[in-house]
Amino acid sequence: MFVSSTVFVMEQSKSFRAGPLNIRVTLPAPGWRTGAAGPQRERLSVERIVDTALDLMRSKGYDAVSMRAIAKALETGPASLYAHVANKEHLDQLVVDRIAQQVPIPEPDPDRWDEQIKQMMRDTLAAYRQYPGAARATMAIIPTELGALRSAEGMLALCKAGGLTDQVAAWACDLLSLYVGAVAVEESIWAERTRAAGRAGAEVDEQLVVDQVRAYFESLPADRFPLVSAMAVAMTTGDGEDRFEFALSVLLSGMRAVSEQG
Amino acid sequence: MFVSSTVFVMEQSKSFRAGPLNIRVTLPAPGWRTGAAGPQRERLSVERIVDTALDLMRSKGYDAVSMRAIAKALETGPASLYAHVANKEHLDQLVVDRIAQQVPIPEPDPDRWDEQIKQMMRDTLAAYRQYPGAARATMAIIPTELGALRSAEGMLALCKAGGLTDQVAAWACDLLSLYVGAVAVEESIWAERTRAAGRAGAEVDEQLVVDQVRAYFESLPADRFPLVSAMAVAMTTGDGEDRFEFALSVLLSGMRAVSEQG
DNA sequence: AGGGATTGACGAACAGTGTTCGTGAACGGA
DNA sequence: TCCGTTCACGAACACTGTTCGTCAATCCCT
Repeated sequence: MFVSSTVFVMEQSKSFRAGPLNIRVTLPAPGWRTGAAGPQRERLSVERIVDTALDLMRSKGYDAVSMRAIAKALETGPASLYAHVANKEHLDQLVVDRIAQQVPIPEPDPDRWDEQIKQMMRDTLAAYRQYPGAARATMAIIPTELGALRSAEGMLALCKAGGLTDQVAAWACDLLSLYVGAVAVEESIWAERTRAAGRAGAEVDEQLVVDQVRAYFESLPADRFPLVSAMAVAMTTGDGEDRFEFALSVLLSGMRAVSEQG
Repeated sequence: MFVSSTVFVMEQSKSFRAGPLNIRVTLPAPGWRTGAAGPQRERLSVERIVDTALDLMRSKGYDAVSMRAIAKALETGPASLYAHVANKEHLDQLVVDRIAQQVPIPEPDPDRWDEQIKQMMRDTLAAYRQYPGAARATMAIIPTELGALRSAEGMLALCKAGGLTDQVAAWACDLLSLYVGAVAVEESIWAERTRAAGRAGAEVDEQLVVDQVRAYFESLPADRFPLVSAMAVAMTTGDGEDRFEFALSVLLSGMRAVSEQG
């Protein structure tokens, strides 16, 4: 499935980095060699590169995905990749965009638009979780690629179904995607640590870490940190899911409130 | 000014990495050599290392802060740093914590607690902005160092002044610091790109980029992206400040709402 | 005061990283 | 059939974080 379409091409194929800020858009796939049998080795393409990057990421984590590792998996050298991808940053954006395409876009229902937005957020987080570390590339993206545009369009539709102002809807989409990206990044860093600790030997008991932190908070001197020590339990209660759901409630309540009060 | 205090020491100094997840706490400064005149070259210390890291970061950006660069600025080799700092990740945490110590903690006033929280968030963002890229290390921190604890304590105090539930207050602090960290990271990535573009020649006109993106959104096919193309103006309106203020309003309205409805 | 042990400093090296250059071969169009 | 474009790729460059082994300076103890 080709991502390319002349509609999305702002810059011409000769130069990946036309704009001063390197805002990149997917290139048209190399048009020639449409039919006929392939050569001995299957041709390299953006799709194949992104595919193997995703595979590696899913099985070995973000840090294992280097240009060399991708090239090796494709049985070639790292230099070959640069004919199809501008650089690693560009590849990361393509990877993220491909992931974004996985999340389903619901048909807006004015009666439960907020629940639908929450579900989209949950789905997005779930998609990121499949590829630990990919989210690190999300945060600096202006949605110009297909996947991000699709998400933005879906989110905007839900916001409008909820009767939000245009301005609130637009900024809220920004805020929501920034937040879900941040959560994914945070989780991926912890996952990476657990992975590293696992490689180094000792198993990691998550509950044990939580208990340790709680005990530490409680042990703090009450004269300097009265609240942290007193609220140690509240601060260490709940797993990632609980906190995520809490944040979703806060964000959606807030969006409604701000939209109403203008 | 020493950060160390036996209160904060969970692990003993012999090993930086005791816990399976490498949750590190500042070590007690080397106690020996309390008085007497120094040798020819001033002794290395955690403080001096963090100081030069901050200097480098402020003047040349995060990517310029490598162990080698820090060592060079201190007129020594990279290996010398590892006697005082476990690794780069640890150093990053110390740097972030030092930055966090710069933000002022207000005296809680129940009449304007929400405005006080907003101000703390603004101050935190401003502090991060001084050191582009430092925020990249924030996101995976459990507040166990002095600076982070101080912030958490201040935030909790303001939340309690606003009458929030313990649970809401605790989770909200988490959410708020995650968000402000995410904004700082996002900005730093853009700043890095601008920096890189500047190094490569062409000046970057921010307004021009915005105009370009807006034009691109408007040019999208209305049958596939009706909302994005129609709301192009709303989506590209407002600078970072406007969006940040919007997010603060959303977050605080949401916190109030969630706390009231239980 | 002298000797031994501790400990910070540090040069060199290792295993990686992203990226570029120049060569060589395969292919489509004329 | 030949030309010129286009992709593949080996080698190398300039980095990165980190570790090892050594050296000299310092403190403590006798």
